[in-house]
Amino acid sequence: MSNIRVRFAPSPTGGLHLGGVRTVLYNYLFARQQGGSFIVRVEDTDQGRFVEGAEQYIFNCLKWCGLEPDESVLHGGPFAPYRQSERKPSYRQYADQLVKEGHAYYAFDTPEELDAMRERLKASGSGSLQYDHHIRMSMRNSLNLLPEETEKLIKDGVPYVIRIKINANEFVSFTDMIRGEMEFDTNNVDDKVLLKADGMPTYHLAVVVDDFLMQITHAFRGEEWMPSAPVHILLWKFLFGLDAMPQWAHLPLILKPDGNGKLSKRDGDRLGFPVYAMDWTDPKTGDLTKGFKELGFLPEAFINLLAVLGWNDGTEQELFTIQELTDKFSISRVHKGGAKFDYEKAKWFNHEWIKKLPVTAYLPQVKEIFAAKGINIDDEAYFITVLNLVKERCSLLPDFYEQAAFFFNAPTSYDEAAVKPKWDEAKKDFFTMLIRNYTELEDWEIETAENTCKQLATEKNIKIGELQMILRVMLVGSKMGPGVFAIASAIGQTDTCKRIENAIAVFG
RNA sequence: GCCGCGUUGGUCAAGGGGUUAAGACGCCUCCCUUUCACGGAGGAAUCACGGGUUCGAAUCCCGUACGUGGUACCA
Repeated sequence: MSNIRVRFAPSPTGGLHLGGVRTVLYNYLFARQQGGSFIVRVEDTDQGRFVEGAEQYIFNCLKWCGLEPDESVLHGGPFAPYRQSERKPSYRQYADQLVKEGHAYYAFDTPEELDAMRERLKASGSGSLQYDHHIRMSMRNSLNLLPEETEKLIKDGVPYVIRIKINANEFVSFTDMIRGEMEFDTNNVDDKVLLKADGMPTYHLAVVVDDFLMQITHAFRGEEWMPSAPVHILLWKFLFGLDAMPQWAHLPLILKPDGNGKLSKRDGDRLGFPVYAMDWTDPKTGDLTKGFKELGFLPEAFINLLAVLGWNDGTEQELFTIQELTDKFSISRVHKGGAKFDYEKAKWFNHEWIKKLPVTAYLPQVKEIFAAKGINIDDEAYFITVLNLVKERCSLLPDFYEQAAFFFNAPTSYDEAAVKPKWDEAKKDFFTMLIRNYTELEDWEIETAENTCKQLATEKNIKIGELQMILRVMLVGSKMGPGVFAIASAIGQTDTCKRIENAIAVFG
């Protein structure tokens, strides 16, 4: 194993979003390709946003996707704990070190004071509402207070935060693996809080400290993090040195299909498609949000469609196995621009994977769908032949029920509009005769069923095409499904005859 | 407002100085099948706009527009 180490750092606040899974995927592919390690670190530093069950849910999603971490809360590892709330004691010293070295300071401003400050700035027509070098000398912090005043406030238990001190008139730059050289003017960067009043680190301190402690070599994250990148770079510089810093890659966003903007759960609800990997029930409201898995997506397809949303290998290939992806993936071919999510294409991917995979790969799930509809499968071999017969007309797993239910239940109603115009005494005669002929057959293959029918048609001088359509409706109830004789062969000799008989009775 | 990032067909996208500007999804027409699907054959973009640079620009530069992200003691 190489010493390449990447990490996915979700915050357990709710369902796992498409974009999150894609970030996991890119991390995973990169790690596997480089022979490195894939770590999942839970970023639960905001106690106010903690959601019961969200963490376990995230791991369930990863498992379904087949993107198992090498190290995590669940998988353990040499850098445990992997939950930031449990690492709380380790952050403080770094914040203290920064204060001691003059790169950070104590700030005692209350939320009300901060609001007032922003109001003041807004009123004065200032272009920036940030807590930065412009205004920090007018706030209540250790830069502005006498050392003994600061000490007293701390001793008195007045709540405070530690903020990074960003110097004016400097440039911070780094190379992004996707976007190339990036440069930031520190005049536009604010004095971000590093340690909150409750003693927990903010994301900014925690990522840097943990990425260092966990020896992360490459850090992939969504592009919404780009504006705070200079803070992280500076932290690295102050704390651990730029040489130890991971390489950054800021991934493009996944956008909503209509209009613009970041794709959110709401868009899925509104437009009728899933956004989360798996079903998510909000423990507070009890609201259920449907997931890709439950709607009948195959993990292979889900991974595939996510991989090519913002990346391609430069060829025309669109269908990739996870192995092919790990072989071919390259961060440098990831797009800079966001991509709108297209549910139609997502379904196409699933359709392709349903066709591509052996039906046994998803047979258990389909079986469950049938069971839920009251059809219990006891003959698995038969089920397999049925699934193979209809797989190319199924985009989502539940489609199998619509496409194959008639293999298990004789039709109870018929598309009479299609049959009526063609139904007459001669046809009735024909099918009555057909039952007799079928009953006499010794073997029951597709060919024998077909030849017997055609032979009789020739004898009776009726066009086979018309007959086939009627036979289909007799067996299926409507004009759908695979070849008629394939159906007849599958449902069996006696059942075929019985269904024809029933239909004749209905058609009159 | 300020700062950053982005912009090739409805969507995903290849292409990065000279191409008839690939391919896929979706849509439409046709063939196959007296069903549907699969599979074929075809149809629809001059590359956001405006200036440059150049013999030549979708490709390089500068503006503008639009979009989007950030601007929290959230991640």
